[in-house]
Amino acid sequence: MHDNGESTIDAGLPYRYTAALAGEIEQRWQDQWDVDGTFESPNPAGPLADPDRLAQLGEKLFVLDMFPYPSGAGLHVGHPLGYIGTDVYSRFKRMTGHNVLYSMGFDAFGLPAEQYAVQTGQHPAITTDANVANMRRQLRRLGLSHDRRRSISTTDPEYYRWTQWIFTQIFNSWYDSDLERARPIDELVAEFESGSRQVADGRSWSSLSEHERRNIVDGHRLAYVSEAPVNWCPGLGTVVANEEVTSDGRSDRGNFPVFKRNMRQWMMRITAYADRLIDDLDLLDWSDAIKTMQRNWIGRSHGARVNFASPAGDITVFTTRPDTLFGASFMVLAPEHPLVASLTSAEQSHAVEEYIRVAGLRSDIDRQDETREKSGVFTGSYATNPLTGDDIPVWIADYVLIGYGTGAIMAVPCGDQRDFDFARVFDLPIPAIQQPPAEWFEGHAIDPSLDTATWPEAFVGNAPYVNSSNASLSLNGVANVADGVATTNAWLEANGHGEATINYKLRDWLFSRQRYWGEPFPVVYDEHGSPHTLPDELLPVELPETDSFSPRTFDPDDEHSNPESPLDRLGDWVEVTLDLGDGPKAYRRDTNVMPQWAGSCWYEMRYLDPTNTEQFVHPEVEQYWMGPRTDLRPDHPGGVDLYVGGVEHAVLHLLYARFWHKVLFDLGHVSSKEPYARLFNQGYILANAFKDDRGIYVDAFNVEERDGAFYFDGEPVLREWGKMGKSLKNAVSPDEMYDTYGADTLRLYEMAMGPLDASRPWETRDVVGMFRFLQRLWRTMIDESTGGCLVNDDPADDETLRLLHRTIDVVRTEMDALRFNTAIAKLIELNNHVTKYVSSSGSIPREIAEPIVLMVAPLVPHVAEELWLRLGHDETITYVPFPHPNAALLVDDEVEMPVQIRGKVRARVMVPADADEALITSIVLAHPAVLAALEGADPATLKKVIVVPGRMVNLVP
RNA sequence: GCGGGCGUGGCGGAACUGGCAGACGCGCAGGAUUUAGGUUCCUGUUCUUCGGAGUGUGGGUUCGAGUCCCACCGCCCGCACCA
Repeated sequence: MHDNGESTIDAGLPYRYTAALAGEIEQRWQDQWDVDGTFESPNPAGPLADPDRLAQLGEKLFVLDMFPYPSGAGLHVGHPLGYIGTDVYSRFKRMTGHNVLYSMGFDAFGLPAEQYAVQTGQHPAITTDANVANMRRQLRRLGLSHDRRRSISTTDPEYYRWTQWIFTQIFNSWYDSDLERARPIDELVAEFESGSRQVADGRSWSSLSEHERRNIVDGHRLAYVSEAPVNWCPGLGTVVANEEVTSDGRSDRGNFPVFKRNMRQWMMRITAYADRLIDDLDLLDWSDAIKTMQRNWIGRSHGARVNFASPAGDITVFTTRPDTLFGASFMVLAPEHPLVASLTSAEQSHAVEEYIRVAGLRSDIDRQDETREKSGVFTGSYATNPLTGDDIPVWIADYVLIGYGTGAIMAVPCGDQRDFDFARVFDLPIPAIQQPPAEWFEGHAIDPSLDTATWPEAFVGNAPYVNSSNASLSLNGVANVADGVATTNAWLEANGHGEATINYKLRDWLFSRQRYWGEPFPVVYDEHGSPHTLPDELLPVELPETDSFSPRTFDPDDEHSNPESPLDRLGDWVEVTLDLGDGPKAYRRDTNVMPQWAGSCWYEMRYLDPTNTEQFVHPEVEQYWMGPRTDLRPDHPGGVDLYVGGVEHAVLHLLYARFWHKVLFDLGHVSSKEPYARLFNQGYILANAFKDDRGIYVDAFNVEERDGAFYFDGEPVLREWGKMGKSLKNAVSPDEMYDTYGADTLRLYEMAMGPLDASRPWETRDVVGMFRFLQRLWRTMIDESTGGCLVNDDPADDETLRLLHRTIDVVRTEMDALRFNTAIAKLIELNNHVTKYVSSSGSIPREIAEPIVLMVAPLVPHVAEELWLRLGHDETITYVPFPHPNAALLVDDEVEMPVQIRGKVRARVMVPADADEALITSIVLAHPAVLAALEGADPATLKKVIVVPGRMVNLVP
């Protein structure tokens, strides 16, 4: 272990910046900040209102970290990377005149907390509280400038009261697709009653029973109960959302198998918002990568729905290429398609049943293996191609998915590779309907021909149509797909065979979980089984106390097990008598809990007004912190000014939270239409992990390196990269860093090791570099043997002053752009210069020392506060204005210009900084070093002289 | 397969709209302090046969390319029979 110069104290330097001194300074200032409430930011209204203070501060800025989950293992040094970034930024912005809202709460409900509780036998409330307390301690020790009054936990009934309230708002709303927004459900009922809106099946509203009306209304709600295929995960004992299932058909948490099952569950009608969730991405300052992920997940595709007549009734397909209908030579249904049974002929029934049975056995990952040869079975029935009038065979095959589109396709083998492959395997006809260009044939080394038997693959793209006409429609001669699609769609609609439509991959959000540790639903069921939300005054519905919080889990592969919610067992809690307006009646509580994502769908707004007992957030407060910044740009959607977090929530939290926010916006509860205006994806801290020859991870801290190879206990081990964590046995705790160097050094190292958005490997041995920097910084201002301050009021020399102001200029720019690594490099350079100055003169001019302390303050706030104090100030450095560069000192009289000959630097010449091209040319061409470099070539006969003032000169002889 | 990103010293990484490649830090080497080691400080540190060469490879545009264009190789991420 390091001893950090403990002996240097013995050697007579009691005031050196050591880990011990750093620790003392840091904890003293952390206490002081708490006592003074240094980071408390004022609101314009509500319980935290302080209009006077607000008026003193400048423009508002809301900086947010992604809601952390309080893990039982405590933090490792990888966790706070983003937090340090937001803290440095927040502190910088306070010094540049902003009212910064910066806090942190805990997303403490959820599966891991419950699993941890089950493991330890402790109630999740107890373990969660302990974990939150430990995390608060570790974060406080980092010196994060959070407004502690605004810290929240999703598990606090005062918080989830509002989560439940928002649920009731969503439940009591419907989506008006004409107005393209959510509206209160009462307005829908009123429209039905007045007759301005018709019931879908044409019956009159007044003829319906109360129960029938109720079902119709419930079918419009944005939160609704439905019997639908869901993801059942026996290993977790709960259902999970589509977004929580990995591409290999397993659960995101725990990696258990997930099975598709029909079950009655709560759903959120996120699909109603599909278009706005895609379109409003354009308003967001997010990375293209994340936007693309959301677009892909929502999966909007434009096409047509087409009906094919069959003996079992119309088979509806979705296609993005209605223009290729003339080439549809067969149809394929998913094995699970509801019409399969009635389409199957007697002769084919055995084969079809067998195929369905085998397809059902196959796992999703198996079915998705593209390299597998196409399989399928003929049903024995034929459908009619509405354009050609031909009877075409109907097959079933597992390459058609029941969950996408209509679960049925028209197969156009000449224009779709999958259909082409299928047709080849089963020897089905492949009529050509486009004339591929000559290059396509050349590319495949075949002669141009419409005989598809010669084609190696389907042709996809723009090309003139052939064989594409009937009595009333002809595409022949049309040369591009867009025109073909438009013409065909018009024909389909005019002739009643289909219509243009938009299809989405996005499904509604499965919202209930059969667990204990989550928000209870504020819902009871009446004697008909209809759900009712509880009125506001009955919120929160508190999670009932119980010792049997453990959910029933099953053999992970037991597909036919059934979920059992822990709350189901609490009969006294479930059966309840309430007066919901019709007098006291018996109701049954909903025994599901909400998914972990519920609490994080709106938490940023509770930071704004955490103690408001009347509203989830005061409208004026929301408007102040999150309202649209139309002063910045006219289409600004509002929301958090800077949101920092990892990419892993691209289609989970970030999609759900946008959806909830839009509902709240539609209902008039918030002024912003998006929750997060700007998103910054931080990288991860990676660490070496080592595996022995059994493939088991070994303690990374006891691995020795010899000659480029690695050994554990004398045995060779293999090195690999991984995210830091307990499972890889490579986690470094921040506590170790606090003890060895102090929090300021840790902060500085994490910010200096690379750009914030890049992942980078942790190297404990590199940390010392930043510690040395702080030690040198301290030494330039504090006498290490006496503790005296070395600052004097003499003027600084010109060189140092110029370097200082160039540094200020760069550091301001870099910090504003979150490029802390380069800001730190400039500060080190400046300090290295000052160090030499101080070691020769024994003192430092105040006009140099103070700006340096101010510039490092956002990065290393504790040592900066301490130096600021020792420089004679008695106010916190937090709100002292960040230095401005003196423009006059940024320009030099003379600059060195490189002189290139044919692009290679051959000489350097000093020229006046404001010299124009002609002057530079004359100086350069007369300079002896240049003449020497020209090796006798005559300056007057140069082919080319390029002069970029202030940059370089390039000569071409 | 489709989409996106990235390849710079022994290592992490700098290099603004094309204009001095390798800032800053680690490590390493030498030196100072020290009984010694460690700590701390100072100097040096891309490679080199000392001519030069050099930003994954090959080509191109340009007076000039890490930066722009084309092809390829490698790594990472997302999606994946999405009709």
